[in-house]
Amino acid sequence: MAKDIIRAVKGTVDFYPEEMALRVWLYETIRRTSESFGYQEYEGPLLETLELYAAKSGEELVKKQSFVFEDRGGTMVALRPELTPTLARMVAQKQGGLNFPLRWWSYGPFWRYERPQRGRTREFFQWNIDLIGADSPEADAELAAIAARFFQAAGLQPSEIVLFINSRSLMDRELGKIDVPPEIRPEVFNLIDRRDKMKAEAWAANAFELGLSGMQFETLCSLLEDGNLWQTSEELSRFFEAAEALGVAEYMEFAPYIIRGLAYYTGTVMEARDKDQEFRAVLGGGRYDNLVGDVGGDPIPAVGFAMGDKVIELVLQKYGKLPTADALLRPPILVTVFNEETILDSMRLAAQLRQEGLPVATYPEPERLGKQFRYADRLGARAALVLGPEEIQFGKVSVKDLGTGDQVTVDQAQMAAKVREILGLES
RNA sequence: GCGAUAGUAGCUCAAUCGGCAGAGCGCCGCACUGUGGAUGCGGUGGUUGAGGGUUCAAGUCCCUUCUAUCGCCCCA
Repeated sequence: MAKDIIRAVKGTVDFYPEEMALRVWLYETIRRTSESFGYQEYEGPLLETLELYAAKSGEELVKKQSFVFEDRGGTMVALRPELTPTLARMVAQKQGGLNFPLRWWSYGPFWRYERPQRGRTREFFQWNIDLIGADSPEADAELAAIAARFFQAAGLQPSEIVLFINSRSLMDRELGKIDVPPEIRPEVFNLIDRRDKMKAEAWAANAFELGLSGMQFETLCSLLEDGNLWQTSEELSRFFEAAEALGVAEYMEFAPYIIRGLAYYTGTVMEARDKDQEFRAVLGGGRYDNLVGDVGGDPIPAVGFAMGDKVIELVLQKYGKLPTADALLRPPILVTVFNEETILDSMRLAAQLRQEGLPVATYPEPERLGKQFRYADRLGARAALVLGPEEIQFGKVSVKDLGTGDQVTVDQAQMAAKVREILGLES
């Protein structure tokens, strides 16, 4: 590797054309899914004041995992580590002038100052989608259905990805029933969330340190194994009925041990994982009814989720659902340049084809035709045109189908139709 | 922020105990100066991530550092 190339910033990502094609594909799939449910695209600033995040984001996120700096005017700003506080701010700012319920989605870059690992970089893209101003279980189910329909649109089957569903209010009630004091419930939630990551003994020891009795602990364990617990909850019963009606219930599974780390979730929580849980969560979200109030607006119920670009790509790759760059790139057709005398003729011909709506590149200088054809081939071009002295003399042009190798010489008036035929387009 | 493993040509990798840095693919050229892919032949390929140390001798051993990967932490 060349030694004198200045390195990219750690954890950032280069999008070469192949990767960019994939990013655009992901964006398009997200956009189509979001719009099919009637959601509108929006975007916030990439920089926010640190104060905004101090309002509600986790301590760890703001203090340790954000790119923070002082601007020239002395304001502490952060490269946004998440979008939800921005969304809450935007809603609070225009609260009186918005048409609730809002259905908004966004896809853009975020930054977290973390240790890069598989499925995690410091700069990444994230899909955020939220329904603001409704607090029904049916609204929650709509968000879950959007996630499921996205998986479907990306080609993932229910046998390959699962959307786990739980309710913090249900779990809160259950903890109340066994007299777990409200003060320690956030810590118990945190413990539940970490169950899969810890050894059983260590997990139990942790539970007793929090002050759970032996009986409370046992009840908690059986709760977490109870796949039918949702039936005792009216909201979750309605949620799953709605999911059924939305036609995507097969992607969902009740999971009492899913809590999500984020402190601001208040009701339903959801988390998608690949079926054998090889990777970290693909997406996470839930109901957060206090957030807009926390940034100074009137309290308003909301539900939403966020999905990063890295883990979904790993999952799609694992199941062979990631489109290849070949399938996504849209190469131009190539007009070759025969020699110095004819280069302007080639450029005029290319201009004419562009007027016809075709994507066209000319070779930028005279060069052996073999080299120009090889270039076209490597571009993935489907057709190449040759305009040599013989063609020019008779007002013709040679059109070669690079897939079949067939070449015909036609009047220039017919060339666009011929190219369309090769590309398989309607004339 | 903590612990561990790795880094050799554009890519994938090899190099015995510390003893001449190699192969395949790719790339370039020629066969084939009005035509890509296939084939054959020839060629280009490196400060062994970087810096320092030990040694007659370092890709190999030691230290530092960077990057990637795995785990911890965290996951909005």
